[in-house]
Amino acid sequence: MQCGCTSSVSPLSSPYWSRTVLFPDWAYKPAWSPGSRQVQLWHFLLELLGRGSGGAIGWGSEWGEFVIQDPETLARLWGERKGKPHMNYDKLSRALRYYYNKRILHKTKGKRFTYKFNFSKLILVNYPGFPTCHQLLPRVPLSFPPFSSETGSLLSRGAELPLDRALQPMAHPFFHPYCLPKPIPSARALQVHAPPHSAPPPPGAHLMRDLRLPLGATATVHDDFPSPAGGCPAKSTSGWDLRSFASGVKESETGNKCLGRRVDK
DNA sequence: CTCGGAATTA
DNA sequence: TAATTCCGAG
Repeated sequence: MQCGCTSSVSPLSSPYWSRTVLFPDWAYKPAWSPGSRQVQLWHFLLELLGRGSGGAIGWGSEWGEFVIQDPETLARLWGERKGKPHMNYDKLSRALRYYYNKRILHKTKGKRFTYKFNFSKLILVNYPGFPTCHQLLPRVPLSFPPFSSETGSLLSRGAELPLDRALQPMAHPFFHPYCLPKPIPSARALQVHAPPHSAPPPPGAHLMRDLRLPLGATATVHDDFPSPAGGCPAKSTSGWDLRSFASGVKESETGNKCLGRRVDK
């Protein structure tokens, strides 16, 4: 009706809507897809945050910021999930650090155990049908990846289930009250560079605004980041080849090593 | 604590 | 590819 779009096209080869925004490859992997074997750490964290689990982890004061209140417990939980009995915070944090370059996470300097999600990436990943085409998607796309549980029957070798990410609407960390929407960091960034060719503008930009979503999400790669990678892969004329980021981004930013700021303790 | 390199694993 | 493991350096 709304779109008449035969969504039965193909799982991985028909991200029309995705096409409009261009995410990196890794972003598409719904956690349990064939490509990615198991739950990814950030999925796990989001899950815990959404469930408001005990006191192992909780949201911070800023948008997307979270604090690991009990590192050891969190590590234990993560270890259980992954079947790694010897997991500890040291290792877990290493994994977290790998997210820096991938731009999934960010460290809140000066605050112990405090990190911050870079939602400008994740939002689009988890809410693909959200703000994109006003009428392209029916009305399902409001949920997370298969977080349900390891009942994981959802594996389904992913060959047949293109958009099965809609399972159960868990608590949406993104819409939480304590996540104060920032007053538009750099709005101009939204339209700085027009896509190369036939690239549609952020269709849901305004929509997102209404929904208090991270504004930069739609069209900005650099929402809060001071300076991207030392050698920004593709940001010249061809717009964003985020794909390049995902795999190409390596040890880039390394100029910011000014921590060691024990605040308390 | 936090940061990443390096080797290894699934 | 996404960690896991080990570890020296700051």
